[in-house]
Amino acid sequence: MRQTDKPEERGRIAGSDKGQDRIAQILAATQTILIRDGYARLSLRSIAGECGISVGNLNYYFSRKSELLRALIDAVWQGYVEEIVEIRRGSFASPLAELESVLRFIFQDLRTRDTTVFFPELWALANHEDYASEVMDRLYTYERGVFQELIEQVRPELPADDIERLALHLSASMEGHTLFVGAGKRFERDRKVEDLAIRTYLELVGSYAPTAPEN
Amino acid sequence: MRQTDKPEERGRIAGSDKGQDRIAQILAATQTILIRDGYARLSLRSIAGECGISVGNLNYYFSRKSELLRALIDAVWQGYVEEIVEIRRGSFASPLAELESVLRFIFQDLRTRDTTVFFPELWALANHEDYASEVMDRLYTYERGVFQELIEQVRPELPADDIERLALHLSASMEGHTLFVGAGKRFERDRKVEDLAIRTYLELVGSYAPTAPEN
DNA sequence: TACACAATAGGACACGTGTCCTATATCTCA
DNA sequence: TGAGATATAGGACACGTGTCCTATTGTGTA
Repeated sequence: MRQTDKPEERGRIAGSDKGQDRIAQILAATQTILIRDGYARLSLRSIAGECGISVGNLNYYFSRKSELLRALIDAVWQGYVEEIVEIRRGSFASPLAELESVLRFIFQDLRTRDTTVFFPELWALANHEDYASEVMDRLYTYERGVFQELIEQVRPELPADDIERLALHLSASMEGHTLFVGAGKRFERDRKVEDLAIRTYLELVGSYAPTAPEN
Repeated sequence: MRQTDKPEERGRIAGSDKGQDRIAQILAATQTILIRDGYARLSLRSIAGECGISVGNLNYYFSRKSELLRALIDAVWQGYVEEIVEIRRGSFASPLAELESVLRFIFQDLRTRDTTVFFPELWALANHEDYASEVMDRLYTYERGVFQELIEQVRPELPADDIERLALHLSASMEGHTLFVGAGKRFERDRKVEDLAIRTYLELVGSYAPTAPEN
């Protein structure tokens, strides 16, 4: 809790090879504890314990806890983006089919324990920590970008405004399901919720009419 | 941090009048700090300070921090339910109109700073604290109950299963929007997202077909 | 006016926290 | 092999935490 006058945030010195492995191990351990015990119980000592190293050594790699947290969030965000890129590398019958695949991947992802627990933690953090807020922004901006691209292929005639709003709605709506169908949640087993949601999204994208309430 | 062998949770003795006011004041202060500074910075000392009382006095009303948190969550949940009941006391042209009113209220509510910040905090807490999880369950079960009731009035022919799933989808989808249109969020000012969402929900309720993908 | 009880303050206690410092051990490469 | 960089352990430090205890003040009633 010691307050330093200059929180210089001197980044970890990533001495190659062994050092890189340690860093990866530390990040993994941090994520494990965060998911298992929650942010309140995430301490440098618990992380060091999980890794089987000393607090001093941990401090060698991350001189600030905030730095470690930052690195973790970055790593998670990168992994997420890479997975979506991977999905989209496949071939699809139509843009709508590709959209469905991405949506199904996200649904499947938010069912995993990691995502179910980690993301709400991130959402809460984002309300009080600037860095978490920035990463969240970047993450969902990217996700919306993917949606926008695909929606535009399905409905090239739609104004950009409407496409953006549709993408935002899909993103927001999907994320909300984390709280109900995520790992350990009440509706975890009910796969029909997913079907209902995705069918609704696809129909919305296919039939959305900009201004008039009826089409 | 002292670990007691018997965390007896001896409830606060609500000596009437003055005591009740204090309790209300303490809960309000707790909520203020939770929303302003986040759960990580929510300490008994900060709460006592916000109230202008001593830690000893705070301890007189809530002998455990968990007890205080529990009381706060209960109070918030009660307030939320009362507001929905209040909304529904009005008169409506149709069940669909009533549903729209409830949906609009929830959207308006999740735009307030209190809800925008408090709920993600609750979601994160629910993954690690049993009591938060229970209250969340009760809260959303109630919300879904309202939705189910209204959906059934609109579509009496639908099987109960489908009605439940529709209600769940509405609930989940709405909550997700908190992260994007809530107070201080990027799309706070874009009211058209709300219109798009609610229009989609109402059309879904009006035209949902149980099994066949096309109707 | 006394008396019981509610309300309050203040401090002690044991412990957990992030950060820092210093001394070794281990590795890498000239 | 030896020198210099990297990696590691262990402990000290100052401080924040929840909980508990005791003494004092306020308040309403017999």
